[in-house]
Amino acid sequence: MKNLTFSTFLTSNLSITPSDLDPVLSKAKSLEVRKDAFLLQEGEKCKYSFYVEKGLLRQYMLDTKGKEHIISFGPEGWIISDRESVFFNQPSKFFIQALEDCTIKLIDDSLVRLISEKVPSFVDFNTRLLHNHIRALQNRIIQLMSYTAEERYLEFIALYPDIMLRVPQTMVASYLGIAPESLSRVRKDLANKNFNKKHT
Amino acid sequence: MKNLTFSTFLTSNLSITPSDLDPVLSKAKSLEVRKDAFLLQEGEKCKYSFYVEKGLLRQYMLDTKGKEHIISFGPEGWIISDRESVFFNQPSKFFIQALEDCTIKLIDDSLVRLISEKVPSFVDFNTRLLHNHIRALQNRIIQLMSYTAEERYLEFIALYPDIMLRVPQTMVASYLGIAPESLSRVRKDLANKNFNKKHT
DNA sequence: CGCCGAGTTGAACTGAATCAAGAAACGTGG
DNA sequence: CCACGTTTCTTGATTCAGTTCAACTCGGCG
Repeated sequence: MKNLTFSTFLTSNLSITPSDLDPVLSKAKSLEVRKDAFLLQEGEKCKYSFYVEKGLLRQYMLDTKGKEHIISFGPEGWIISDRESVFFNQPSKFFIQALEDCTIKLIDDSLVRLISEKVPSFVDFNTRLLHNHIRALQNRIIQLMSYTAEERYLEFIALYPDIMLRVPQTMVASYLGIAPESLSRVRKDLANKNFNKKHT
Repeated sequence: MKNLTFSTFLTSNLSITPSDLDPVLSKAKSLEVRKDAFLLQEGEKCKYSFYVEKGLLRQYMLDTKGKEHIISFGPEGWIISDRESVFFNQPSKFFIQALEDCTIKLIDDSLVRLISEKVPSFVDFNTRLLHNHIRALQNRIIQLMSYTAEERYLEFIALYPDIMLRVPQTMVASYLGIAPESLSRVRKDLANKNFNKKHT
């Protein structure tokens, strides 16, 4: 299983060497959590952004009927957070849960300030991360509004190539906004299409 | 019709007086556009955020079948932008169009820098705007994933109380992600429910 | 007056949800 | 290493929310 340390993540995006950065990062809080553990629950205030070094997170919400809707997955190298809750210091609508044993770096304002002192360009990098987040949300909206279940599934595989292999299909269905049975049928149809393509 | 100047917008959110701010804002580019004019078209790079002083904008995209999907409306006091396109300097997937005659302030990096020099807290305010945007996108996703057409319509009225009165119903339907006929039926059902409530 | 776009209504259709049952895969303990 | 129970996945039948297509109404406006 991959392991993308926070240090590698930063040094490959900023012009700083690991040896310069690591003294600062040693002060960053880390977390080892087991599968199924919660990093955030509905109603709590989200205090951190979670950088996933190892493992896999999911962020999801419950609707009024108690149904789960997965907002995003966070495999290695991704940051998961409820930025709304962090920034406005409000109770979160989301759960963030480990789907595998995870190693997580906790990012908060004090860490951001610490890194920024050492590497001024981190301020800009942080803004870039924020815009990446906006881009991801915007794409999600476009897909929900204008794609069929099958198209969304294909986009999903492109975005998260390995997640189908790491989580139960039910969860992918929940991300796509369709019933598990529907995802099963979508996959069956795609398999048939491919078979026909190869044998005509 | 309302008229929320950019100056008022800033002075009521930052601790600065209009007389201190206005010399700086006089350098901000303004735009008067007529109904139906485009401020951005698909494929163009979005160079500005658009602050609506007067009038009404819509941001929408076309899907592969040529169908319009309205991402957001921008009435007085709102900012409309494709931040993805601006920040990453990429061609936009969206159109931004005036639905009424509009007065628009153009916000770009140079203006942000200019204001920030005069009012340092504008940097933070700008970050707040970014997080407001994230919040709006997140709510949109939640609604698309877990709300019925009727629930989305009710949320829409709460968010944009007067827009139903200012645009053709077709556009509201497009924002909600439903067919115009469906919105008509949703409204009919709601009217019936209210009638029954009042007369039992 | 007559036209035209917007909205409504009805009827048939469709993609996906739901409900139900069975098959396959999985891990845990004996 | 197998047996068992649990979870996950598949498949079929039915239902349902919302779409599509078509006809009709209404209000404004040249």
